[in-house]
Amino acid sequence: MTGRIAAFPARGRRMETVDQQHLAWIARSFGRPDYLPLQPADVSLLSQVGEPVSKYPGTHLFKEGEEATSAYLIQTGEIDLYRIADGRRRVVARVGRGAVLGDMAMFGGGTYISSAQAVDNVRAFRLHRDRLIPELAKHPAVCMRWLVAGLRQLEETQRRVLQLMHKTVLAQVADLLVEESKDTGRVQLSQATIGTLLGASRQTVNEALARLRELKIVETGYRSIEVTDPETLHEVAAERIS
Amino acid sequence: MTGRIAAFPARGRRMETVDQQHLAWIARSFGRPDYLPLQPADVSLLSQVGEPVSKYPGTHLFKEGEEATSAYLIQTGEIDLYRIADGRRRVVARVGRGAVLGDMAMFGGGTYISSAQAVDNVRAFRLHRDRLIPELAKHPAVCMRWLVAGLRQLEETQRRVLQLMHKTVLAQVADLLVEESKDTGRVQLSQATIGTLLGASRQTVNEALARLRELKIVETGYRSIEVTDPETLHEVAAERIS
DNA sequence: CGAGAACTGTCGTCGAGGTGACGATCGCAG
DNA sequence: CTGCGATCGTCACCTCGACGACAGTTCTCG
Repeated sequence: MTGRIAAFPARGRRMETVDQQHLAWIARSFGRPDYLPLQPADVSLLSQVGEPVSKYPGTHLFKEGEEATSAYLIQTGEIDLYRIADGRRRVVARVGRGAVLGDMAMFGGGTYISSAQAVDNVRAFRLHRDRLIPELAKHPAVCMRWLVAGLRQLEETQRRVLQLMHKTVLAQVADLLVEESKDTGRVQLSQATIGTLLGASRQTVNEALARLRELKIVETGYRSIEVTDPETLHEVAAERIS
Repeated sequence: MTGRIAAFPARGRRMETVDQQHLAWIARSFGRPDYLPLQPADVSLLSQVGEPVSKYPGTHLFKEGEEATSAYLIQTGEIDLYRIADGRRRVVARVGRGAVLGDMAMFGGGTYISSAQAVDNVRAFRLHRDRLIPELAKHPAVCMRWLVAGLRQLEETQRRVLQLMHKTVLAQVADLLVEESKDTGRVQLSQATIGTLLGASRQTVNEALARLRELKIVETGYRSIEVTDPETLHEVAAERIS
């Protein structure tokens, strides 16, 4: 069910430039893994038009204004997508596994409209414009996957618009905590980072956390927030409690 | 096998259910018309999985929470995409020609996550989920067009996020005026409408317009704003003047 | 283990913008 | 012409959150 190139041994003339594990990653990562599984042939297409890249925290996949020659499919790690406006860094979105970056600029044929910087150790797959586009037309499954990945990001961003317009920072912080603590019950981010993610100041985030602490919903520490009462946190995120 | 277009006369057995003009519209409307032209076969595919619909101002294409059975391609007119939160209407986006609506929900298989209401007289093309999806996989060009349409909307929405986070209402109003007045030099919207589009109150919009009037950049009237100094308006939108 | 960097916690101040209110205008239907 | 609903122009009031400042805490690395 994963992209097993081994299933096509007869066609594997030469050793892949990309190892199997990478291909399996791609198959799992792209858009919604549960939706419309990629066929081995599709995966191998991807392997031919790009190559895996690794990035250390703080390094860039691409920067605003550069010629858009590639798009990236994120396999692991998180990326900040940001732009510089009045000499200031504005985080547009933080994205993770399964997201596709730089595709807008790539299809449009211009330059990247935002910068992409690794937050974690990031593994990604770089897809070259010139090699990709002709192939894409021949592999509808890949194209549909891509489409779904894009639509997800759109949905995410629309939710963000609503939040920004009408929710208080307290609710936004609560919402972020709900999202980020889902698995571990803990969030490992500095308050300043949370601030930039939400477009709020560090101080205000601190204040919101103080409020949540007061309500016995979270406990805060150095670069770490422990969620002790997810139920109530939900309520706060929905602004039914303040 | 209905809806063959004139380019395929030999195979055109019987009269179209969808007239030619509609097909031409589709070809022009979908995503970026200048990019990756649709082939006649692709257009005819679209004609087979959907049908044209017309909507009067104020009527809905679909509503939040309804089962997502179709997506819509807008041919002419403008649509407000909105959601209801705390009993209040929140406009997520206003979209026009070439936009595709309801696709997220359709691919995801759930219910629509927002409502779509016609602002103008709207002509759109309704595409049925069940008939579309199997076909889509066979027509990569259509799929890529769709992809491009989605990415455009994503870009638009990301710009909106930046505006909301860091721009003053004055700059946002200026920006909207720049966009909307491009062709005619005039904007025919009530101040209240501008308010909901920007997520601001009517009063604040009025105040911003008063400021612009004071700067001799616009003249305001009943449901109408005349831009007299587009140059300076640009400057204000970029927050270089306030 | 010690110093500097990064982070947290908390003030006071200030501007932007939401809300409610009210009168003045405009445009349309009768 | 007249009345009514929609729209505009402006007020006073108040809340939210940005910003600067600074002390205290935790990490990290030589």
